[in-house]
Amino acid sequence: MEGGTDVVRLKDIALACGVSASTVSRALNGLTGPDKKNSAMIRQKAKEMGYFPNAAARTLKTSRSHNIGILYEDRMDHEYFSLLLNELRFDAEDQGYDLTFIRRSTHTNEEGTYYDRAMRRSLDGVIVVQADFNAADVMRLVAGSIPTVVIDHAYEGCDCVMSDNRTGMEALVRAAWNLGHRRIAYIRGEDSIVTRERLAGFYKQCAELGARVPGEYVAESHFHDPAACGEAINQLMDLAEPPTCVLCPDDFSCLGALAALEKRGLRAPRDVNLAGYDGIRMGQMMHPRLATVRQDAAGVAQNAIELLLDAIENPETHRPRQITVQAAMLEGETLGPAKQS
Amino acid sequence: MEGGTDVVRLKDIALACGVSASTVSRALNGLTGPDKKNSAMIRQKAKEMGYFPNAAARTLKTSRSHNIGILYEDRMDHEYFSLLLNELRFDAEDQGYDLTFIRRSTHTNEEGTYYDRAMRRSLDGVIVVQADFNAADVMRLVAGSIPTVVIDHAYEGCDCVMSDNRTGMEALVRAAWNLGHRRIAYIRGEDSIVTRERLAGFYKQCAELGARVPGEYVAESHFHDPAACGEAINQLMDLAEPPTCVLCPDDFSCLGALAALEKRGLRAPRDVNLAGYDGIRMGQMMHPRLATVRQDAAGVAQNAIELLLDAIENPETHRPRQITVQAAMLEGETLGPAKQS
DNA sequence: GCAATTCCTGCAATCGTTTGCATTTTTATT
DNA sequence: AATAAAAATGCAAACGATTGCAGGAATTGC
Repeated sequence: MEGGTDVVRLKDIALACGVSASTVSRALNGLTGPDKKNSAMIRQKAKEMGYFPNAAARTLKTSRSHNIGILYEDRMDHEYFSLLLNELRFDAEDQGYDLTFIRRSTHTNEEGTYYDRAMRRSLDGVIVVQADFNAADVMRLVAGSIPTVVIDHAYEGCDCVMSDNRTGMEALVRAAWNLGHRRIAYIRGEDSIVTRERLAGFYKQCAELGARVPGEYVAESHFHDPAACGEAINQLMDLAEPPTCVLCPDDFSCLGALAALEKRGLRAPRDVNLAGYDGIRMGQMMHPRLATVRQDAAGVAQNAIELLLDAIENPETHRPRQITVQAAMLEGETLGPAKQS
Repeated sequence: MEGGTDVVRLKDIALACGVSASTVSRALNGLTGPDKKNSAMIRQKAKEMGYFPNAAARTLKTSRSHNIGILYEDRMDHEYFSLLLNELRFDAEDQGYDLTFIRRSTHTNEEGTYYDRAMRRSLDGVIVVQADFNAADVMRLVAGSIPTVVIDHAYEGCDCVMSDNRTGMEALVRAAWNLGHRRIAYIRGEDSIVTRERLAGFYKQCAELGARVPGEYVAESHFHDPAACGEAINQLMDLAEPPTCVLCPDDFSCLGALAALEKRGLRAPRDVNLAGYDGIRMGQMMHPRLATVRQDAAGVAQNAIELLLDAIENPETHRPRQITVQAAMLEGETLGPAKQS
């Protein structure tokens, strides 16, 4: 019943076809083609016998693994990243590459840096999805000889793909303003390029519209930390002149803000208006529906893979690029017209 | 500045130490030890020179890759699976294994079956996280010579880890009953072992408690499909004797049910009571808080990795096992006391 | 101090491919 | 039909590790 458990090697086909292993190799790889009909015969035979080239041997010889490394340090408990990873995987697989996680650092750094680990596995390229961008380990990787694309961070002279955080944020501010809000606050995530871009967009749009932004209206918090966001919004609401609209670091945190408000008897959008960021599905299903900016995970992933494959396959002509992917604002019930005050 | 971009090979160390490559190999792998101080010297030198063994060469020779394959056919847009993957990854990495996704099937099946792909990459083992368990491709993989652990499905004679869906479901039914509910309905997901287990738990517990279950009280829907779940609950509520408590396929779907109810002016738990399944964080943050069963993703992952590693490292003594991991019911506001009717 | 034993080490083959070079076969040219 | 050119093939050497086997050094026992 079992279809022969032993693996078929190149030389098995060679034997079966009465030619040498090199001929089989050439026929299969179709470079300097052996004679058409012979080549077809060999291919046919290989298929029949269920031959698949041994990846390790091929990698050893060619130093190409058709394997892309993913650097992702944290646990991935976040819908945006989860989507991103999916898209990366599907896109990479469509192009004939597999995805392997780069083992994260351990206390005893016996295994060397990320770069060492990537080299050891002969990874053709690496996508840095989430990491401590200032760590020496990560910078070594980016500086190394393996093609690398970084997502949502910008290194000088390195391929990067970012979601357009600046204009996303501007859209939120504009939407709030158009709904009559004049006291708009922003709870920012921890420092990062993403946060800075959003902050820049926030200030810029406020300035253009002439919205006054007291220092206390920009609060510090963390990404994906509902409790912290809840605290932050509490402080905002305790101000002498509390904001009428609060922009949260992300959708998930925004739920923490909602919960905190509820605890003090406040509701959105009745008492205060809210917006998140990311566009997670849950936010669009709840009531009130979350106003937010949907990040285009598929677009980011697609660009990242495109860049990386170009860097891998055309190392001569490839020039590092920094690509920005548009995000779209989603209106929602949490952000409604400002009440007259 | 760059620390020498060329890779260090075994023979470079051999050269630097004035010994042969085989001696270096033995010193580093520490099997049949070369003389202590020599060995220490070699190790020291290897570290200095930044040596890391080439995975492809080692794999080719030993046919061990220290790489575990993940079979995951769908997009992973579901918190439970996302958690599971995280945990699998961390556990595997802690044991010195990397995780690689097995490329999914394409229309043109040029690349052979999953089994072929796993063989080609010399994967040491495979974890089937999510797949069409009845597909020939998957069954071939499980039947093949690569150690395999399947999650949330049971194959005869294969290592499996399942969340305890039966008792989880029983707990929900019991909770509802204890709150006074007598008309309990269940919206089931598509057919699978998971669904069957839950269904069995549902019927069993209802029977034990003496709750009557009209045929229409078990509705069909799909996992993670809020719209479908919304439709299903609409039909339930249209019954002459609508249920007072509805158990949904999962938390995410349950939100669809909530939305559908809202559309007809009904609220939980005021008008009808609801419970989900999974224990996603979002469900615990919303209002009303979701009653549900939290699946122990970490526990499932840990058991899966343990089983797999045993199968890999002790192929002689390993015997396939089927492990069930307990799940814990979480009370929530969507499931409250039954009103007098 | 010599033989027997143990321990260390190096040689060389091997894993399954790819690929430069040399050789043979085929095709084209006159 | 003889020769030149082109095409197809095979040989053998890599790629970078591991490992059986055998020779050499060190250790032990008497």
